[in-house]
Amino acid sequence: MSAFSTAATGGRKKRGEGHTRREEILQAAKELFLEQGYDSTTIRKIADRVGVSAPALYLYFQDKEQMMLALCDQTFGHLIDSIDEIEKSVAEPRDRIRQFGEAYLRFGLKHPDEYRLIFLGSNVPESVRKVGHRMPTDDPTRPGVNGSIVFQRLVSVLVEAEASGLKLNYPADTCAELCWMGMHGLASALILKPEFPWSNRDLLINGMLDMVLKGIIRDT
Amino acid sequence: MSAFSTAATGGRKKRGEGHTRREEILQAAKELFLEQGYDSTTIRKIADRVGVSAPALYLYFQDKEQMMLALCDQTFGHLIDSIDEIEKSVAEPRDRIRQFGEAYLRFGLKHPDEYRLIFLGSNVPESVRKVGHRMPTDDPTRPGVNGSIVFQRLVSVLVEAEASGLKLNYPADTCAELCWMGMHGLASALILKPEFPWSNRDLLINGMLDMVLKGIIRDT
DNA sequence: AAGATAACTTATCGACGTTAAGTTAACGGC
DNA sequence: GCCGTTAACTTAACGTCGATAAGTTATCTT
Repeated sequence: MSAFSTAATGGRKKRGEGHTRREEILQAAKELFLEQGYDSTTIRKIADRVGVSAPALYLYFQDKEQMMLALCDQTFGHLIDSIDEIEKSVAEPRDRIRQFGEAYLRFGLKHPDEYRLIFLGSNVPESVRKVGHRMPTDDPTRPGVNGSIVFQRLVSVLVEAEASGLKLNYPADTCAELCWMGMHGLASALILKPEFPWSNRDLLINGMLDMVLKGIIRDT
Repeated sequence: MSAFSTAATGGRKKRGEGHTRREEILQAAKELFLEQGYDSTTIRKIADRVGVSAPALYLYFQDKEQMMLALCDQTFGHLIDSIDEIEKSVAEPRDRIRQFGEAYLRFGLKHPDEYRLIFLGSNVPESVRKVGHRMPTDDPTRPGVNGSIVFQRLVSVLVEAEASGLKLNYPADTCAELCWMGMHGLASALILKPEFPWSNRDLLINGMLDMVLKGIIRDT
């Protein structure tokens, strides 16, 4: 009697249904990565949870790293969704920028383990850690590019804000970089050290958002 | 004929000179960690470079992790030194804070690999990644506490600045946290992605310093 | 019924961190 | 000068890891 999981379905798949096995593997891998981290999640543990032998995973993934990359893309897809929502519903440039930062932070706080795995590199290979800030020129067909799309969106928001009359202290791309650096610093600190005696969590969040906006938007 | 290194010294140590072997191991481990990262640096590679067998390392270190922690403390010692220098030579509060941030950044850019290993967790165990932001209450006698001392110093600088009349937007500890978050965001971005088409490196550095100071120091 | 082949398993590889147990060489005391 | 003690090592081995090779089973097509 093996471990229960939403991923396990029992016996051998019928022909042409291998893709469902692939999804089961991803589900089990995600559970284990979040429960135990990257290193402790072994190929054999994933296989056990799915209910197949370890080498069976290599029918669906090139290696362990590709499983992680697939999960990263999946998770970042959710962040991109909430960004879309903001762009639709918020028009005022300042609010957009602030809510964009808030969405990024909310995403991090809502998925702390994924964020840790992706941005804080909990023992993941270098290629996985780069998913969150991949170069724009990278091949968009390979897995792990959703992370860079998020940054591109921030640049777009700032460019549009500038076009609609907002004065920035620096070029839009510089401002986007400064904004991301600040929000990432905040998110990583709160996530990595939830037990740290932070002075005041809400004060930090609003302080950082104020700091970023003050830093990139010209005083009027 | 084994690989050359500043660490290798040839034959067996005389009695009572085991501590020199310990330093050779640290030197070799540092070289290899920086050249190849944590995971790729195996016990056997370190031992080869030193010129001893792999188990010999366990005479001087409990495990691989303790080697890394010892190196972290050593490296952070250098940052603490430069902080001391600033506190001695710079009196004006604003300058002190700015130079403190600059020193942190300079440290990161000068030792990008150490910074990566310590703060960006290049596959190091969790305990090592925590060295850079360990809780103040942790046992100060165990290895890996130098990192937290740096943060304590920043708080002190801000408290003294406040005492000497500077007005802060938030309590000193909150300001210290915001400052660290910003500088860490900057450092990690520049270090982790040196090949990224950053808009302008100097602009980013000065932009972040301005942003942080504007964010924590009340307008006059 | 008979291939063809998707979906698997068993066996195995080399490398890893680490431990156990044995060996060698340098020293103080006689 | 030899001797016991013990610091400073070595060789051998264990269990686990990610990954591969080669063989097996079951489902589908014809």
